[in-house]
Amino acid sequence: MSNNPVIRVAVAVPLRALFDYLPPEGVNIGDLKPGIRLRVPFGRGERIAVLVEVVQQSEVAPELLKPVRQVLDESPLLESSYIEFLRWVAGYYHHPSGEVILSALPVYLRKGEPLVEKIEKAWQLTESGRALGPDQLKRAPRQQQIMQFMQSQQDSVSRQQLSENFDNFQAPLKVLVDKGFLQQTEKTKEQIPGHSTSPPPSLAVQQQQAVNSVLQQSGFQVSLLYGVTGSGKTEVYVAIANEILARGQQVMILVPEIALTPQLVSRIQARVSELLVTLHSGLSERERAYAWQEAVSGRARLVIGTRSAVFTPLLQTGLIIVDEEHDPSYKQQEGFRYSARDMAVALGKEKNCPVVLGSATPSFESLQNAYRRNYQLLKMTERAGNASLPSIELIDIRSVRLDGGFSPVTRRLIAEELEKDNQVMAFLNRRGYAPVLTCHDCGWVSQCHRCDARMTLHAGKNRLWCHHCGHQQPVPPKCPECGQQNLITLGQGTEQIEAVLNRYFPDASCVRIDHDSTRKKGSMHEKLDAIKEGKHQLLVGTQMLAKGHDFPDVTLVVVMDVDAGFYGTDFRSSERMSQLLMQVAGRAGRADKSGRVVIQTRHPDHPLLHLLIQQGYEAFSRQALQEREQACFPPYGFQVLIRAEASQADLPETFLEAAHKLADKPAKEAIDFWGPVPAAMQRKKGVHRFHLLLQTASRAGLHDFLHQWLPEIERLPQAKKVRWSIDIDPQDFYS
DNA sequence: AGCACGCCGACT
DNA sequence: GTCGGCGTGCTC
Repeated sequence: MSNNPVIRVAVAVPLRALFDYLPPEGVNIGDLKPGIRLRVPFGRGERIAVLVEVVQQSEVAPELLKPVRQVLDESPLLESSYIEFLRWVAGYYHHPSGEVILSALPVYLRKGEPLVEKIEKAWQLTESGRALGPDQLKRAPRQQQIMQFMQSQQDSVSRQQLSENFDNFQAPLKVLVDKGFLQQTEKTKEQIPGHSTSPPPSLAVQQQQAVNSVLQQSGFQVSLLYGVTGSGKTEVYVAIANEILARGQQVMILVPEIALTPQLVSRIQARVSELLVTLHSGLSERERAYAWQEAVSGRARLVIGTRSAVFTPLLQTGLIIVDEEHDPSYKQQEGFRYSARDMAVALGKEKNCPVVLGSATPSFESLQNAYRRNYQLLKMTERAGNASLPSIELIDIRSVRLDGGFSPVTRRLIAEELEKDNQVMAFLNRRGYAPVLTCHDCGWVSQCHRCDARMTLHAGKNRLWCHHCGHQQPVPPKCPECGQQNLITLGQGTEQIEAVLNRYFPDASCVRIDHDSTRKKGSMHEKLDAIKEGKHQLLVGTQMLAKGHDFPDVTLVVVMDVDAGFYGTDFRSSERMSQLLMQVAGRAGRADKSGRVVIQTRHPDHPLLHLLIQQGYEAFSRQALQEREQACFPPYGFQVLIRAEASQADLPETFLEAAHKLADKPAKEAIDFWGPVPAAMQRKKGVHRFHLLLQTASRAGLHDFLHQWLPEIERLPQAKKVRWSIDIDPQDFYS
């Protein structure tokens, strides 16, 4: 126990504690403000810490306290109130608060680097470069031109400026640097404000109503913008954002993956005239830090970013928009398993500002909040230009002989559409040629030796490939078990669908869009452009095809296999599949061409599937929510998943059993414990995995229990022998 | 998570 | 005889 004031800091370690330090030599403790970074001795090494608070006395014995080594910032990077918010987040997810607090800083700053002032590579004249006469370098005209340009400039010259004035400047530039006439330097990157040129488009009645409904409210209010594909959600976002910007506040827009939504960014940029930054994984560490600083300082007024951007501590948060709020990528699936959508709502509450969740297929959680009037439901049912939503039909493939995955009816429909010069899209969420290779004689299957899964046959590469651990091997020429040359494939992947379509329709051009066919940078764009230019009549793809891109000339969408997704293992399977179906369907047809979606299924009489198709997503969601309520599944109950894994088969189960036993009696009455049960894929990458699921009707009771239980689990001797983690509000039971 | 200490197998 | 395997203990 120390009676002098000490500094309490957060360090990015997986320990549920903050750490106390003495002020550095010669520094007055009162001058140290929460939110600054410090370099502190930690264990045998050194860590970067964030000052959380100054406390009057420490629980730690004074002789154990060490002084801070270095103060890294003059002014705080995080406000005290924001640090408190992060501590609340850490408590909610039962994740070590040090890691959560540090996660609000970009990696570059987390490493203790100074704030980024200059960001762009640039070149400037050296002394000998300045002295260079105009007639020199006559035998190298390209170099001469560049030198003359450099000498005409006041300041250093960036790559951007060079590329505006010269083609292929790289080689001569390098020579000039080598000759000592130029040297590399850095300059501040010019920030380009949005370039709103055209007047805002006039909004449709429903769009304007949605905008008004959000803006009428003051303070915290969550609005669920439920707008069908093509209803113009982006224009609604922009209109609301512009009003908030005009009020002098900042706007945060979260998107699932920037790589998949470049159009969204450019469309917003074209309609906003204030400084905008993007935060996504394509940036370098320094670029990211720079964008972060612009946002935190308030210079950038609008921030568009992926999941982690939700923890950007904007100076004046006035609006938070979550686009495609149902998208599973908002949930981090490892380490600190937060939901950026849920944290956006929590942040809106903290900042007392409106939150807009937008989707054509909202998550059932959000819909239920809207039905219960916790959220304001804003529906947009009209598509721009009077386009109608495509009709959806089921094709019964029970007792039908499929050829390459297609029923005869499906084939006929495709042929008819091709005759009319329309495009057809075949959708199958399984890449590769076939999900299993098997021996017709002895029954050998292409089992992965590290996972409880079959290796997928990739015909193009002629390899077997496990999609779960990445293991690859050549396709065996004969059965590894019995030696017979009677290996056959079962089922289809997109590669096979492409081959089958080429066989059926040799005169049509077929293009495949999946992870394998678009691996090369830019090839996705090339393919999408070629499709829009009408160079292909047949498109085959996985969910990559379903997200974000419109194909106005596609009039028929074939969903090859809905059953695996719809009747999958976890209670969210049908929600996910219905969202995907709606997204895929939304790709087809536009104003002048109506679209048609056909779904091949072996369960054509399933009531939920019928409801979805005949009455739409909302009716489906209401029915599915009722079923969830009966089972007490989320959003009617709250779940926590404890995962454990180890290479030794029995350890995860033993650990979870011990953890279960630790739970005290009252908790066991209020909380349902399911398990330990083997994970959906019990062995993955050679590691054995078990789950223990907790479910309860009361979130408050659950959190209280966890706060008491988790430290006890941590102390279990078995806990050290397994890798275990806690997942609050788990989304995916498979991974 | 790191990082070091610590006690048992195949190598210069 | 050592280099190094990863078990386990600790971090104000």
